[in-house]
Order: sequence, then C-alpha cells, then structure tokens
Amino acid sequence: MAKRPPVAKSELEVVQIVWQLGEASVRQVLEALPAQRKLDFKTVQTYLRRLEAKGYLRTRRDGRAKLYAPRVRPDQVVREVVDDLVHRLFAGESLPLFQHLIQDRGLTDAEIGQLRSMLKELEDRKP
Amino acid sequence: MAKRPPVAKSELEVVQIVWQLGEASVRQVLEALPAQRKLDFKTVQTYLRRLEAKGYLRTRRDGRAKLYAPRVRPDQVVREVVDDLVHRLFAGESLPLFQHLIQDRGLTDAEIGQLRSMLKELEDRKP
DNA sequence: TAGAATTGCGTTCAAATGAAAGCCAATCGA
DNA sequence: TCGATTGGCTTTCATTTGAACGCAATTCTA
Repeated sequence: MAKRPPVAKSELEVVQIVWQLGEASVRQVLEALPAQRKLDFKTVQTYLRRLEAKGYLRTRRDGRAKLYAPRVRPDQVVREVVDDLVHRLFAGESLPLFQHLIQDRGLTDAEIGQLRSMLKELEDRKP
Repeated sequence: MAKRPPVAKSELEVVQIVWQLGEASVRQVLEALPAQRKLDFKTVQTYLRRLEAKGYLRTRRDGRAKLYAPRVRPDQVVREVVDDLVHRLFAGESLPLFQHLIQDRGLTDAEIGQLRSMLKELEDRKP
C-alpha cells in the first residue's frame, strides 16, 4: 500500500484519543481533550478529516454524525513516529532516549517495577 | 527568557549533528549526515541559519566560514521535544513509550545491561 | 413550531517547513 | 591569473500545518 503521509503533530493528539475510545465522533474527541488544550469543534473536525484522508482513520455514519475509528494499527503508527524521532534526535540509538526518560523525567516505583519485568520478559524470551 | 520557537523535524537532524561535533561548519554537518539522507549544501545552510535565528545555535566566524555551536543545552532541547511527544502520543504517560521501545524495537544484550544499571542507580539514589 | 444548536462539507488563510536557487566575494589549484 | 569551488547572504516557492469560517441540512428544545 502506498505509504501514507506522516501524521502531523496536532493530528497525533487527536488520533491518540480515537485510539483510546476505539471509535468516536468529533464531539467525543473534543470532550476527551485535556482541559487545558482548547480547540474549536471545527478544528478537531478538520484534523479528523485529514487523518481520514491520510489513511489513518476510517469512518462510518451513525445517523447524522460520523464515527471515526482506527484504520492502521496504533502501534504501527507509534513505531513510525518513534523511529523517526530516534533517528533524527539520537542518530538511531534508542539508549539515549531511555537515558533521558529515566534520568530526566523520573519514574514512580511502580513504573520501575514494571520496567524491570518488561526487561526480564524480554530476556527470557530470547536465547 | 522568551520561549524560543520549536525546532522543526528536519532541523532536529541537523542540530543533533552539531551537538555531536561540538562546533561545526555547514560542510562538516553536511558530511556528517547519514549517507542515505541527501541534502543540498544550501539546504543545510538554511536549516542552520534558522536554528540560529530560533536561538538554538550561536555562531562565530572562522576566516571565511562560520562555525555553529549549541546555545541551549542539548538535554534541555531533548526534554522539550520528548515531553511534547509523550503528551501528544501517550497522554503524558512515559511507560507506554518504554513498552514500545522494549517490545517493538528490541534491544541488544549490552543495552539491556545498561538499562538495568540505570534503573539500579535510580533506585539507589532515592529514599 | 420557530428558533437554537449540532454536524457535515467545502473553503480559507496565515505561518512554518522542506528544499533549494541566485548572486557575489573570497580563495584555491593548475 | 583564470576558472572552479566554496560559502555567505538573500530570496523563492510549493506544501503542510494549525486553526478556524460559512452555509445548509438536521435535530433538539422551549
């Protein structure tokens, strides 16, 4: 399939909400936006329309309203975005990103625990 | 200090090289670009100029050429960029990003080791 | 039932971005 | 010394983004 155009920054926050909700109308997305982030209905509508045009979302009609749902698997998109970032910002190395995340942003104890078990699982699952 | 405008994607790859080199001319940056990524001299020059205008780099003259060097600490910039991404893509949670990095991108054994020690250090250094 | 609100669809519009091109002065190699 | 190269500075230019309008149809609501 022809590679779809990249998701723009602002589109990301919107598509991310659709992923969470599974399927959503413009209004639902608007309401799910973090309180500080105040966008107009029309603006959200535009972003969703563009996301559909780019191939990231598909829609179906529910009465008068339109419901947007993922068309590309979220982790596929996440991978593309993160890969791109890692390349541009860390010359392709992911370790520096971890380092930043750990040292600069801090983690709760619970998070540390979960991270540990992810690592363990990864090790177990290979040679 | 007046918040500087965000670094654009393509500018990131260029500023990242300047960070690595410490100080660099247009040509040096051009040559340090990954082989696949083919940009024109003029293009790199433009990006560097914009980065200076945005406040990320400062310059000094070396004979006929101009040398670009960081003006904002790299980790400061990295933090801004990563924070922004985490907000837009994961609603502010960093764990999903780790999860993606670990499960989806894979790590070498060496990397796993280093990660472990980062975690350990983090734990030791708190209550 | 008449006006208010909600949505879709099409447009708009300025600023930012990605990617150079043009012209000119310094300089280097033959 | 003369042409090629290099770099600086200025300008260009299409596309993408971010952020909304306007109108028409539909649906609540007083």
